[in-house]
Amino acid sequence: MRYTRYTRFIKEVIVDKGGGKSSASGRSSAPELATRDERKLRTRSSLLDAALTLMQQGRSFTSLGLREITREAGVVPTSFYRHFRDMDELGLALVDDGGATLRSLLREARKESAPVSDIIRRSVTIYKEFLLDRHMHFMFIAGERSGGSPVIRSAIRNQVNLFVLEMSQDLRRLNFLPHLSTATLQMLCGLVVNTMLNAASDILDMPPDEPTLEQELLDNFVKQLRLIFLGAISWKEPVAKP
Amino acid sequence: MRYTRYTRFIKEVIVDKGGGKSSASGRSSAPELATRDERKLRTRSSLLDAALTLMQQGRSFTSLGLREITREAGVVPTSFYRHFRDMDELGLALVDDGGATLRSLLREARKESAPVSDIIRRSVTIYKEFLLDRHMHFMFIAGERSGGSPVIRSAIRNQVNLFVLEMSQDLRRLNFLPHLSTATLQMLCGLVVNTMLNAASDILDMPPDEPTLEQELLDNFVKQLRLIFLGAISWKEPVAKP
DNA sequence: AATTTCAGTGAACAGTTGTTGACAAACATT
DNA sequence: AATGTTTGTCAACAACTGTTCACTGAAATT
Repeated sequence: MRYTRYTRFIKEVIVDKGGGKSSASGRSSAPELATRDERKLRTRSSLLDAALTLMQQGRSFTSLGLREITREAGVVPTSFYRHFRDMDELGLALVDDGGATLRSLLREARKESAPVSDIIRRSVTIYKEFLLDRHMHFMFIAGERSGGSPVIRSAIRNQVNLFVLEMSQDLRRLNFLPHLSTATLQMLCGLVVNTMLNAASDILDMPPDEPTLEQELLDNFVKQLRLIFLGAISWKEPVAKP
Repeated sequence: MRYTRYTRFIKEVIVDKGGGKSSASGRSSAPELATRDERKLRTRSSLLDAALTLMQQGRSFTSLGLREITREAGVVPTSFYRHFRDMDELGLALVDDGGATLRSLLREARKESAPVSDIIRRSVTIYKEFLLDRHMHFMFIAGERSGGSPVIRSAIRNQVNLFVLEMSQDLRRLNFLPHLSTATLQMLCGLVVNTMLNAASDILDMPPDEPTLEQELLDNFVKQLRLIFLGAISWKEPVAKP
């Protein structure tokens, strides 16, 4: 048992064993999965993808069944247990992926080195692209944020809080709104993130190919953010009683 | 068939038939359900209550089953169909109830004839009382708002939009923030309502009897609203190009 | 008083669910 | 080359699901 863990660690360190075990079929046409761990990871992520795909079809995660997922993933139900103890554990994996997506959004936003004019509109554009690109993760996060099982709900809440914290630290580092206290800055970021996620729900629920409706939603989103930041600018910290 | 509908209508007009059909048991101890329609309504609402009760125990509506609900309500599964075609229809009934709750919240808020000082804090207090009083409706609305089945999701969206509209009309009538255009006022109300519902999720998810945490959440909620209204005050409508 | 209407019951159905244990074959380790 | 490890499969299970049909008894109508 301990040996196994050790060898897995080795696997992760040695990147390429130099494979090429002579197989009959050609290398390029049939992709020939190399190591065992790789294959395990592959079916694992096909399970995760199956869950997301089903949710994309309108189902909510909480209503998904184990068998349903394995069916969609193209494996036999019992295979599920080789990867997750139960549905909750799969859900938590999805939460982690969603958190990673959020974090990468933040990384992308950091590149945008602040030319202060119309920064909101441009951030929203970035956000929308992200939204459409990883719409399934956002649907999951925004959808189960206050709907799903308690375990998953609180896991999502943690990830979102982390995101809020990181965002507020970013703003501080950029010396954005320097007159705000740390607590107020975090409150602001919480408000912004909630608004973001609500907008995500709205945008992702849209019937496809309705450009005017989409534009309306986006404009509304931008207006809301403008109003929030306008409030942040004229915010006065209450003075502590002497 | 038409007769039936007619007699039902009569039932609703004639308030008291003068009942007192001589029954063995006393009037006060055993409540003796009077008319048939009343009894039907009673089990109907016991089905609705059963759904809400189960959700209170951490389940999400989408994951509830028909049998589960009838079991909780204390009737046999087949009785369900006397009241609802399927779970979606029951869900829609819950949405209606939730909408009524929202509307009554608005009615309550109207009584508070604006002494502008600290109006936000007092509104939040009203809101919190409402939240705790009808916590199950709010859990349902806030939870399934972007989680549940598409039918229910869009029904909730309608109710919430209606609420937003009504709220914006109220503000206009009170001559509150008269420099805002109607569209902006609605945008503002949408933002406020989203913030309200997010706060509802947070507050209702709290572990019970943690007064300091509760106070933190409420303070944060108040701060967010303050910031929003601060933004609304200093909002300048863009001038249309001449 | 006779008749109709109907909310709630009971038994039964076909289908699906989560979970178990034994097994095969590809892989990894010795 | 021999041995152990492990991913995925198969068959089977008890439990539960939504839905059907015929039925009962009391309330409502005639």
